[in-house]
Amino acid sequence: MDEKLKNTEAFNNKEQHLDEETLFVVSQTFKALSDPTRIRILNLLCTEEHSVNDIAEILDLGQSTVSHQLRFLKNLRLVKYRREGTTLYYSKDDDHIMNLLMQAIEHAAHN
Amino acid sequence: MDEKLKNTEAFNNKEQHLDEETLFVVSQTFKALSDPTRIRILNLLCTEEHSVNDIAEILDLGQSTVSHQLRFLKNLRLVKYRREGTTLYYSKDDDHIMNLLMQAIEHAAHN
DNA sequence: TTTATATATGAATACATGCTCATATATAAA
DNA sequence: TTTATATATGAGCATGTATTCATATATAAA
Repeated sequence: MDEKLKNTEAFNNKEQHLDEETLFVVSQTFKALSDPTRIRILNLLCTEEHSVNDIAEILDLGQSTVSHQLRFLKNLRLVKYRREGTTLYYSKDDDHIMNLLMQAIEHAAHN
Repeated sequence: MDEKLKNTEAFNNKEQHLDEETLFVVSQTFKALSDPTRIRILNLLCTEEHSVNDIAEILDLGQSTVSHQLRFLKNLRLVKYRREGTTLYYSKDDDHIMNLLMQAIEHAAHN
C-alpha cells in the first residue's frame, strides 16, 4: 500500500473517517473479546500458559469447545502455543489487546 | 451487595477468577464494539453530538438501522440524547469505553 | 505395529444478530 | 384538527456463531 495514502488515512482515523480495513480489524478484535468463553480463556492465559485439557478442566468446558475457541484466538494472533510431546501449551500473544481486556475487566469489576 | 464480598471478588478478578456479573458486563461491552456500524456511529459521536438523520446521512445508513443501533448503545449507556423539538441529538455517555475504542482504532490503524 | 493420550476438525443444531420494510409515535406548525 | 417531520418499533429474513458429537490426526510408549 502507498505510504503517502496510508499516512493520510491514519490522520483521518484520528479525526473522523474510518477506512474499511481499520473498521474490519477493530470489529474482529472486539468480537474476539465479546464471548464469555473466550474472555475466560484469555483471562486464564493472562498469567501463565496452560494445556488445552487444563483449560477445559479449570473452566469446566468441553475439550472440543476449548480447541475451537483457541483456533479462533490463534487466527487473530491473540494466543500462541508450544508443543511438548502430545501436549500443546497455549499462552497469550498480544499484550496490547490483553491490556484492553484487563482494562475492561477492571472497569466492570469496579461497579 | 456486601462490600466485603465485593472486595474479595475484585481481588480475585485481578488474580484469576471472573464472577458471572463481571463476565456478562465485559462481554456485553465488547459486543457493542464488535459491529462495524456501531463502531462508525460511536466514532462519529466521539467528537460531537449528532441527530439520528444526520448520522444516517453521514454514514450512509438507513434511518431505522441507526435508530435500532442507538437504542442498543443507549441500553448499555454508551450514548445519551437531548431533545430539541422533534430532533434528538445523540452524544457519547461513557468516556472510559470510548477510550478503549479509540485505543483499538489507533492500534489497528498503526499496522 | 499396537495402544494410549492429547488435540484438532467437520457436520449438525440451536440460538443470536443486523438489516429492511412497514408502521407507529411524538412534537411542532398550519 | 390536520399536516409534516423526526424518530421509534416490531416482524420477518438472511446470516453468523457457539456448542456438541463423532471422528480424525499426531505424538509417544509398549
